[in-house]
Amino acid sequence: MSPSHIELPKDMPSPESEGCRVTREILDRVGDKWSLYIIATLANGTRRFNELKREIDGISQRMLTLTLRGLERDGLITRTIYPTIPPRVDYELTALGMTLWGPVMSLVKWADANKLAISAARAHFDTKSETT
Amino acid sequence: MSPSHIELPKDMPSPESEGCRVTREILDRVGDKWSLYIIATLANGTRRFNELKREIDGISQRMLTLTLRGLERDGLITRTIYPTIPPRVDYELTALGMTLWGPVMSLVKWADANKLAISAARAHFDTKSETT
DNA sequence: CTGTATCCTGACCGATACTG
DNA sequence: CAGTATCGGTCAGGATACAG
Repeated sequence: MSPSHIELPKDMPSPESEGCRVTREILDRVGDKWSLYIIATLANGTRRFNELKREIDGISQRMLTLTLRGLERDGLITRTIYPTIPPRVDYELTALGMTLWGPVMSLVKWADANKLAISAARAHFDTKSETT
Repeated sequence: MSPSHIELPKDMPSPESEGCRVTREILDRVGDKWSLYIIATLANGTRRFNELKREIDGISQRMLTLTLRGLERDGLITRTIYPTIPPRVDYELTALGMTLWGPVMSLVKWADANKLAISAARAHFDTKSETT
């Protein structure tokens, strides 16, 4: 059962290579602590700053701001300011942001489908290592 | 164009919730600095420790060891020791590890397909912010 | 060859206080 | 309401030296 038939992406030979940088940064974004939760929440519709803060349990104001800025910079969400008093800011997924949700979901589904196998593998590994 | 029809995974309500922990940890693994490169390399076939070190540009011995251990613990790769002199250790993707490659590839392909759009979005964002 | 152990730096990130 | 500024603890991870 050799896996050598699996095709590799042409732009993923080396973490330091220029062609791979953007790909690397995307994965960093998806892999970071909060981006996915923000995207997941916005997938349900437009949210205001404090709505996101309330719905995403445990996120600090600072990290919410920073993560939102990163997502906005990458063109994944839009930030709409209403110059009212008090101010109101709406965050919304862009078309690009919505297309990201598909691939992410396939990964999440994989994780969900295999979490028992992984937990079992970990338990087995940790048991074996009980020779300290 | 409301995205409210997008379906959310049931186990992703909150980063702190118990049911989400494993999913979170999977994403952490995929998102970390080196796991994907190791999986990508092993997708081409079995490799020895130093082969991996050579093929994955920039990885330190320490991080290679640590990442391999993590992947092994999660049941994604196997570690086969040949007690020869000098010692030889082969790393190989498990069946589980190979199934991970599909979802990961869809994410990598998304990143690849959209990297121009993202780079453009960043350039635009950074230009707008030139008011410091 | 395949690791482990130690030190060390910088980044991440939470808490808190302050602003328009 | 929606942020920004600052401080400080924790920790990932690189460099280096050493071991089996």
